[in-house]
Amino acid sequence: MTKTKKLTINDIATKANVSTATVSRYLNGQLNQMSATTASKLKKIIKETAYIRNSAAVQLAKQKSNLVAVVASNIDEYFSSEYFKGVVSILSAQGYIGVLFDSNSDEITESNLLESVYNQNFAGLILQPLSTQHHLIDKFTNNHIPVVLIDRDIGNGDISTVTTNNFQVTKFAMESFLGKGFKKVTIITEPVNRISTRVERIAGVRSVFNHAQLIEVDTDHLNLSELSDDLDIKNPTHLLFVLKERLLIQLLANTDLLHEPKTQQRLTGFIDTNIPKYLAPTYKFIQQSPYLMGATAAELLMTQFSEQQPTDIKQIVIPSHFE
Amino acid sequence: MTKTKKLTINDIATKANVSTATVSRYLNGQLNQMSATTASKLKKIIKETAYIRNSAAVQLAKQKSNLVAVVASNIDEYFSSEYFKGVVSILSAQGYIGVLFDSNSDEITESNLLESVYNQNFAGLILQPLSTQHHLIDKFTNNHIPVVLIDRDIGNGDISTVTTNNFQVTKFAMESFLGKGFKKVTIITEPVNRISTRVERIAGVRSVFNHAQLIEVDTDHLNLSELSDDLDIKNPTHLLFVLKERLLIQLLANTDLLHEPKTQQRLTGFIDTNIPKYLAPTYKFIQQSPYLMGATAAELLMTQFSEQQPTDIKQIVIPSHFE
DNA sequence: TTGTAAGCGTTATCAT
DNA sequence: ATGATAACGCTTACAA
Repeated sequence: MTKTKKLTINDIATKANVSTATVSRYLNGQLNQMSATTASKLKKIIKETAYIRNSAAVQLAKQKSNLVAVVASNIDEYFSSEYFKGVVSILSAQGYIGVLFDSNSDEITESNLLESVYNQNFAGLILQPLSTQHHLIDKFTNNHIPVVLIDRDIGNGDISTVTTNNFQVTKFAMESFLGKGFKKVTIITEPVNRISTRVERIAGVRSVFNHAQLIEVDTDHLNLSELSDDLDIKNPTHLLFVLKERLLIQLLANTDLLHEPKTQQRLTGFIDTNIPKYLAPTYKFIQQSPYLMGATAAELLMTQFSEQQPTDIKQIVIPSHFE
Repeated sequence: MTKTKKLTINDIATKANVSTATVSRYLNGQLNQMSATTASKLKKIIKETAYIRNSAAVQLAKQKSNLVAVVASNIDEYFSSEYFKGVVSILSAQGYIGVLFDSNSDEITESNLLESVYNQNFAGLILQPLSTQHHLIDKFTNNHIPVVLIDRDIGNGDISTVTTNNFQVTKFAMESFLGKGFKKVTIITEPVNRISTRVERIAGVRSVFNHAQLIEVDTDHLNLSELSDDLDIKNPTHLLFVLKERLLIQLLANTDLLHEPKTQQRLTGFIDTNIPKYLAPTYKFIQQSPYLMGATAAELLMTQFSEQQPTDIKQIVIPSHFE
């Protein structure tokens, strides 16, 4: 309950009988620029007084912020929180702080959020884009704020991107089902819009089953009975391919669908958690590596911090697995 | 592609032929302290130049940060991301930024995180505590950094807290099952330790079924067959009460358990998402209101910001519902 | 190895 | 209604 008045670097300097410059050097790890005795004296005093720097002052003097904005398209998805953890793991090791924002699957919200993020002096931006509008991002890049896109591409070669092999892994899975005798595929997804991940996955399906039909639904208002005609459950050579885990779980929960044929998997898709595995332990699904994707995006961002020239743009693909 | 050199308040002042003081007043909304013409001139110039304040300088001058740390016990839980959204909804309306940290269900991590958060000059802390150690928090309160606990209590009356009615709602649910003829209850949970939510829920069960047995398991390594003796499925008057959604889903996925009796619900617990509802549409579960809890915690924090005296400590309970 | 002092961009007090 | 200017706490040449 010691009443603590805010300590400054000056107080420390006085106590140690050195100048503020020396204290500052110590705080910034320039130990080679001072005697061992000075260093240990400072170490002791700083520990005793529990002094901490005023980070606003540090940032003002150093002319750089240590805040990185991470704008997720929808935090409710486990995918988002998982790649956020990957981002943070890299950032915090370098003294940066990751700040999570949620576009909530809404382009208007995303636009407002980016505007507000821009106004808050962040050092960098990691964005899982909803809109394909380049100009939302231009503001950042024009002002030399590094940007990395994650999960989705917006067809702008000027920006570093971390995605997964949506097309390839889907194609691979489809070939496996083709080999098992499946003749027909129905893709179930939220509205495709121009979301690159969805477009690529659909292309992956159609590269094998070129007449695969597409059903767009709304996760929150899914009505299974309405769909039942399209689902065509009785046909044992008909595969359902679901692009979103929540949707997949709802279908898996329909035990008729899950257990009638018993012998053959007739339902698969992209998953984020192991909940689908609880429901169907023998099934194979497509799993991404969101944590790794986040960590990679953060690393890409860090390299851009250390560069003078805003070059070195990279497009990295983190593979997903069908298993 | 305009090459933008960082604009300062000085540049704006020069362009407008006024002093920096006037610009600063404008930026801070003191419009009554200047002529309408000056104000509109500034408005125009600021818009044209897309000038934004350097927030480090603002914070240094105003002597306050706009960052609030939100330390969740485990981001993987939907509960956490949901209350975080509630927190952010309130904070951002007041110009504060919520920063999410993850203790990852580990007390050591929590302790390190709090230390690091403390060193980063946050304006406030919203904590879902893992440890019941008061001293981790004392550092903050001693330095007049407001703290609000969420979800869990650590038995410290000096700190504002937002929790739910764990005991009451559990008791209510149990009475309902008692009325339906259940004779025996088994509680399935992760290790209780001293986590207040778990303790209270168990007490709620035992206030009705005083001999309810307790099974502590590890979510990640749940082995259903090992448990089967304890689960005692064949007994139609035996209720399973599960404290954690992920665990509940695993049990619900066991279709024998779910569908054998068909007529009567034999499994319930606390849920965070509507996935259990997909799996068992007719079942009743206990649902919390994490978003509201987060928003409430943030409001509590804000009141502490505006106070001089660190009094006005409140313990708020947001009820959960069995339905 | 250490010190001096001029910034960093904004706010807020005191004048006018 | 507006301006001049001293803080705010730290970093970093430049000196010594």
